[in-house]
Amino acid sequence: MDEKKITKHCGSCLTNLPMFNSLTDEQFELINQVRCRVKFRPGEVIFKQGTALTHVIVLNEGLVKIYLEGIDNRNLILRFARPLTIIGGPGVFTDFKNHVTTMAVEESSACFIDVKTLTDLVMLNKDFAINLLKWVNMHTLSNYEKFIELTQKGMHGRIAGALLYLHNEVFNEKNGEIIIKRQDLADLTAMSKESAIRIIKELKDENIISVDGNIILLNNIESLTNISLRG
Amino acid sequence: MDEKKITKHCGSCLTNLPMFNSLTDEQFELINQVRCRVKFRPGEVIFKQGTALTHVIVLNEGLVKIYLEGIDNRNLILRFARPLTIIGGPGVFTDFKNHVTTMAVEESSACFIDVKTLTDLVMLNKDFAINLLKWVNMHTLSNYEKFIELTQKGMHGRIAGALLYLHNEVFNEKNGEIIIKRQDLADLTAMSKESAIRIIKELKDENIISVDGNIILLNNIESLTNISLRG
DNA sequence: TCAGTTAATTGACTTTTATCAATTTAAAAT
DNA sequence: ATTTTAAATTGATAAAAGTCAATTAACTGA
Repeated sequence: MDEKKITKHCGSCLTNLPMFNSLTDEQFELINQVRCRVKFRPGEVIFKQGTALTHVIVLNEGLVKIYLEGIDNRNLILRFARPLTIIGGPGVFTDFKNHVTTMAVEESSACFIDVKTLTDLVMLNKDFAINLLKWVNMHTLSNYEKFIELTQKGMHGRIAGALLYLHNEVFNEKNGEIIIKRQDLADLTAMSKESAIRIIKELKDENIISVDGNIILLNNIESLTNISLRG
Repeated sequence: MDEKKITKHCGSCLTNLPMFNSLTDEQFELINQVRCRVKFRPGEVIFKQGTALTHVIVLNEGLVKIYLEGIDNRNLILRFARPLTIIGGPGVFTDFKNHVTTMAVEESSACFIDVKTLTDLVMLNKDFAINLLKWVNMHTLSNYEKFIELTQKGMHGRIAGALLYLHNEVFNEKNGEIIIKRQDLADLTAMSKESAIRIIKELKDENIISVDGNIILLNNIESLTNISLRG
């Protein structure tokens, strides 16, 4: 490795990350020296629930899903993540275990940063500490919304909500396409695959969405919003 | 107020809090000067979801419930809290709004600390920052368990899990009594009050628990554990 | 291209859970 | 003690959601 001199850039990765804005060149160099970039193909596990949490990643390219492995092989997808975000988990600073599984959905690449370095940065840089607290609390906010979504809405509302989430926060593409497997949609909304299929079909029959295999287009966002709100 | 000189103790409150162990006398004094103790009667709201988050509290005495106000006046209880814990919320460091409601269940008292002081302490003391991150992540861990609990277990499993939670983590009393309203039990397990009542009755009929009004005794913890695990 | 595997679909059926309405009981206030 | 109010209970019913089994379609690797 003769890139020890590279500062504030490695590919398009770390510099663009708001989280790291507060770091000095010297502090940034700490990350730069330990980081280690790896590629993953769709379906490959990046972090496995239950294993030791030794690193966090900054996702560079691709798309990953972050999910809880629950009872009887049922999964609950907490969220999808796109570049450029830090992906760690609540094991950081606590028991240093992975409490979620992170899996590549599209071909992805990520830089690994060991938690020791992350801890050092929190100790060295007050603003980074606050940013990290902010980051964690923002996720807690999302989790709170998800609690209501999953426990107080019927299946139609949950699917509508999930589609809007995917459209607005995961697949921000010009063509508006969402690409997702039925099972993932079920895991995202805590229902059976068959139920997810049936509701997708209903929405398609009502022309609220268009479906072509795993590609979904939202034709009527207003209607979906209403369904999502009604529950 | 002529208690500016009091350091490291105010009642039994702040010194006993592991979170504050890392503070220097000087830093502790910052809290001590701004804190402000208030009593609450059962049913009184301490923080109301939707309002500005200007303070966090350290609970001194009593019992509070922390819940999300969801759809159609339905609440979801996230957790109960006993002394001596900090109660804030994910609005700290983000949008500084309350995203949960905190209500006294028993007569309670709490010291208010403004978020500015809390922020100063994070900036002043690295260990306090790490402790706070740890605290927040521990709650995320609990939330993850709750996701599985609520989305992958049937009503019997949820009630059993809730009773074990109340027994082990909320009412650690020698007599083993749990005191809770049916509605709160329903709000804790995301089901209707009627369903909660029916399951409590079943458990009573099978002698797994004893019930006298709002007082519940766990007669067979092993059995409850099995029910909780089975889902 | 073809076999082999995985994902998606569908219908029938069962189970789970909520809702509604009517009482009954318990708790608080005067 | 008595009125008033809130909480708990019960049964009947409907709605929601899962399961199972059988196909069909789509995708993958020789």
